[in-house]
Amino acid sequence: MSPRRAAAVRDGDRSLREHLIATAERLIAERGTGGLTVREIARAAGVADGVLYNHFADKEELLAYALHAHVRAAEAAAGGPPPEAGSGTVEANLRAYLTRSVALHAAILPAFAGLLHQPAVLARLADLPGSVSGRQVVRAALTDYLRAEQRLGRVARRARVDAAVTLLIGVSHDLVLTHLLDPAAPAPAGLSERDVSDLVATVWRGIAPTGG
Amino acid sequence: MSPRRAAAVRDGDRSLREHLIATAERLIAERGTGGLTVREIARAAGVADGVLYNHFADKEELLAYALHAHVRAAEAAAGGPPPEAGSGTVEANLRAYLTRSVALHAAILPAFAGLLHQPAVLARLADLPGSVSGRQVVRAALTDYLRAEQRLGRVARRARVDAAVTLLIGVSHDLVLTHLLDPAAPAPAGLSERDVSDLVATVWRGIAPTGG
DNA sequence: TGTACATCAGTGAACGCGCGTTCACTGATGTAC
DNA sequence: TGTACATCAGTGAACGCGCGTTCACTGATGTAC
Repeated sequence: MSPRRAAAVRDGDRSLREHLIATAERLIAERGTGGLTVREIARAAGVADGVLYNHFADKEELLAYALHAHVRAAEAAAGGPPPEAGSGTVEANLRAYLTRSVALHAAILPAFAGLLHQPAVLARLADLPGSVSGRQVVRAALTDYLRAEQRLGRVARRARVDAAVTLLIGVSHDLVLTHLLDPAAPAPAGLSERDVSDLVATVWRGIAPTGG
Repeated sequence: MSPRRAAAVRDGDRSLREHLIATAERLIAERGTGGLTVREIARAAGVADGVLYNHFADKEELLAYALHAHVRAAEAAAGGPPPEAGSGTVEANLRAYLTRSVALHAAILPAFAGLLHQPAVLARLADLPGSVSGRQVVRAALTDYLRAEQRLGRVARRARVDAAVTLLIGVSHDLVLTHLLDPAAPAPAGLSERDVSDLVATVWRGIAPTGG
């Protein structure tokens, strides 16, 4: 009861299902989901066109799993654990959060951009066990961090934490979208330390304790 | 030398070319560019499928003109002229700019989202005479405004104007994208006055003159 | 003024193509004897 | 141990569909006489 395996996975311990998800994930990372076809995925995976239907209900299900893996990988690639409240200075910590956020959005947004008018895939992604959007994770982490600093007295009690978070996350969207809409514009990865400092300094002045 | 006109424009003074652009513009405003077909446009316009090729080189050219019109209309709908430097208070003026920016992005971004992996249409749009991206217009206007206030001494000389502009424009991207990716999230139009106040107050504290 | 003809924008069926998906067939492996 | 058979994941040609685009034809209008 062990029929032949596909040539592409014959020498590994990875199932064909995992191989297909990993291949789709790589293609999504390289070029986003826009215009990605099942033939392209199959050819890149080195398997027959139709075999994916032995492992997934349809293309959308495969894409949902691949997107899930891509988001997870992007989170891991964004670096180690974010700064903890109370450590270093708040301003330096915010710079670290902003840098991480930009990197994460640069990896994730192009992948989601091709699905904006295919809500079915996004819905399937949301239904995956342990699913996360990546964006929500960043927002929640930054909000938790600033609230903790607020409790420590390192952020003004009257500061609008939600507003500050929206401003900082918005920067990531701005940079990535601008580059997507006009490839001649600077890439998000090209955000200089000077730019990060200026952005964070402006927000920091808006939420720092009075006289701090 | 006046062959028959299409039934759809027989009783108006609008050319078929203008009628097609206006129809495509309306469809883009209603549902964005994603999945929009030439048959859908022709049916909505009440003309034959093939007639658009008498007036445009191809679908992309029609879409470029329709997008151009859509951006222009969105700019017009965003309201009258923005506040001038020196009038009212800077904070109130920034609230007006932010509200306009969110409205404009809510109208424009869904239209562009469907074209992110079709750079050819975006390139054609950029080649149109008098073309504007809408986004650049908002950014330039806000930057000019803040620099003018800075010269008037109503914004700190050391304030990072470019950073403040990126923060405020980024908010629009954040709101619109979040809603596009998760229709259950609040619509950009639902941004409350309280939210606007909090966001602007945070940025304003970051760029206000010392002791102002 | 009336009639035959030329013009050409508009029409819509049809084309070629690429897509997601299906399914009759292949062949490597495990089992029966 | 050796041979015939059953299993079923993998294969890839083929299907149906919708897309952008084409082109032979239509018919309302202007012109010639």
